[in-house]
Amino acid sequence: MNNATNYKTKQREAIHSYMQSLEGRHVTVNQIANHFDTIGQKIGITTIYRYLDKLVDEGEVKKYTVDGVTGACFQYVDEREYPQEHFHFKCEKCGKLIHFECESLKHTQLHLLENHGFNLDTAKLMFYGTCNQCSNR
Amino acid sequence: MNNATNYKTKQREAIHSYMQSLEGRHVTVNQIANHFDTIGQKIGITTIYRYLDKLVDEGEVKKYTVDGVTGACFQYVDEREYPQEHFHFKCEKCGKLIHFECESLKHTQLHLLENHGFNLDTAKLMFYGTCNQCSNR
DNA sequence: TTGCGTGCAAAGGTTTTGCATGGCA
DNA sequence: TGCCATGCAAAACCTTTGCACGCAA
Repeated sequence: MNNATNYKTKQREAIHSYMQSLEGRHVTVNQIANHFDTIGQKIGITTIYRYLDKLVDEGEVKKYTVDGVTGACFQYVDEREYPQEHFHFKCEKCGKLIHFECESLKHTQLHLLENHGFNLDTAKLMFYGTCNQCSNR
Repeated sequence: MNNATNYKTKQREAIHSYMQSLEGRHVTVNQIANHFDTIGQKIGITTIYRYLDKLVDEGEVKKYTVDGVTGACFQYVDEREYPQEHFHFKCEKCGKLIHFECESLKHTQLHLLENHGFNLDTAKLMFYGTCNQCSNR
């Protein structure tokens, strides 16, 4: 859907580097803009939106909403660290993104295809809920 | 947080009845307003927002966001009338939203809890992919 | 009659779009 | 030089708020 172009610009490098530096924490577009404002590096909000959308399309960034947070949240996810097919679970309480393997889930995926005719796109699959630690609190 | 008042008005009865009639499907505020517009019954958007918020506070309605849908989604949840959970599948080609029952998926849900410690929030769960009809085209 | 509910209008946010300019390749 | 990227301004939305009026109890 987006162009396949990939120009390297100062803005893109800065945003990309910043997202990586967050180590899994999510941020809103506003927070990103504020960050660069604070360090005296102006990046237009439009640019942030457009580049983030691009990264989401390419699978390098995840986009979702969090209760109580205004605006969409973006989170850098380096899938190269997880070469095997895996699934994502997002804890709604602590915000942590958990990557996990699950054979049972792969069977379910096959089941959906064979019994329901659904060809699943696992890249977009995101489980929401409460993680172990938060449940025990 | 909200007042504990509970006046019975025509608008509230209409919205409540409409939400119930959806049998678990979710709608946006816009869709609700359009529905009542269509049948010639005008209900102010403000009223819809405020009453829905009230129902969410009281636990009778679930509110969440869905990728690709602009605005929040609201879903009536009457556990007595609809004891069985169902899941949502969104076809990325034709855009259709499919509701389906799946015992296998419920086992998977249990598996996630027992083996991974994930307490799944199925209301937010959305499967993306290609539906049967689109696959056969 | 009292006080909550309603809905218009306006405000406050977020996100998108048009377009001229800037900058990478 | 040829495009793509950028960012300002404005538009398009979604959601909330203020306020006067309507209406349930």
